[in-house]
Amino acid sequence: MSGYDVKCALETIVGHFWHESFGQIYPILRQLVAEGLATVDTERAAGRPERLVYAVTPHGTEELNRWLSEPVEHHQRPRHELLLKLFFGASIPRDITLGLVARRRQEVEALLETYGEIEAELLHDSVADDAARPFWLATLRYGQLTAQATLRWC
Amino acid sequence: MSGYDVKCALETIVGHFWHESFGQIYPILRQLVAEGLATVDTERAAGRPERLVYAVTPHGTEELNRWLSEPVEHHQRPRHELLLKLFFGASIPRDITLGLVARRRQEVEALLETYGEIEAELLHDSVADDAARPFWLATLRYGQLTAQATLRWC
DNA sequence: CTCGGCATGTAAGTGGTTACATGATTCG
DNA sequence: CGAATCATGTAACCACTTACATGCCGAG
Repeated sequence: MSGYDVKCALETIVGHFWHESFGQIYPILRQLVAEGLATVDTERAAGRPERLVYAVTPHGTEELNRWLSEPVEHHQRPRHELLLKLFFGASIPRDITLGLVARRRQEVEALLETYGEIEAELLHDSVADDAARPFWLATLRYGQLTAQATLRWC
Repeated sequence: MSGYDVKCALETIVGHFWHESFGQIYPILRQLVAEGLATVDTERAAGRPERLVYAVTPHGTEELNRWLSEPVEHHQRPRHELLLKLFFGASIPRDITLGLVARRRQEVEALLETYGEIEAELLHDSVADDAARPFWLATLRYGQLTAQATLRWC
């Protein structure tokens, strides 16, 4: 993939649980090549800009699988703004606090809807290879369950 | 409170949904004074270190309440390492992926237990003033519901 | 001819952590 | 005596975002 492709893939496929900016992607791709974890190839096609297409090396695959097997370390430090505001809910008018929660409810309802669309795609299409599909569905299920819990909480 | 007190309060009371380091707290307290949102007072008690005790001004309270009323803007950019690893679960041995999930289950089970203890404290003690208690319980309930959802997902 | 998509990159800045420096006191 | 707690602060560093610079192409 090119760096641009990586960004698109990130946004469309794993966008609900991961993100990365160009400022991160481009320097890191270069670094991966320097470390022998990937190779680059310049692609020139008529009628489109030049692309730097990266491919993972065997060593890169090895390192990736090693990382995938490692226990999850970097738990995101908690910063839940809505809960913080709610914690001090006693000092502002009731209807404003209720408004904050109502807004969140709307957001999560919309989220659940898009999750439904993603589910339909995953189930009916032959998008992913069959080996990966159950895992993709598992990440989706996580989103659905926690979103439903948030909804009940609202 | 002193900066030290703020850190302790953060950790013990809202630690499950917010954090702040000393490197943030001390400079910001000073800044608050410069902006007229707080005042400082040096407290010297025999047999203990000098403390800088901060107090919020009327203007500070006003600003706080304004912020509390504002809609939540800064959603944490998603970075869910477990889901990302699971997404690529097809490329590593099954038992390793299952181990990652089992580990998460244990963590969340422990979390639910501590939530239970916090609930008991909130219900039986006269810890908080009565006006704040329902809001504190609401933040707790959020943690409990999403933790239970995560558990079911595991 | 402009806008949006494709494509790469960097520089400046931000937001935050970590580690360290300092020092008093209390408790085992 | 050493360790833990109370207490304040800073400097170095890191991870990351934002905004910008550049340019090509096709569609409207």
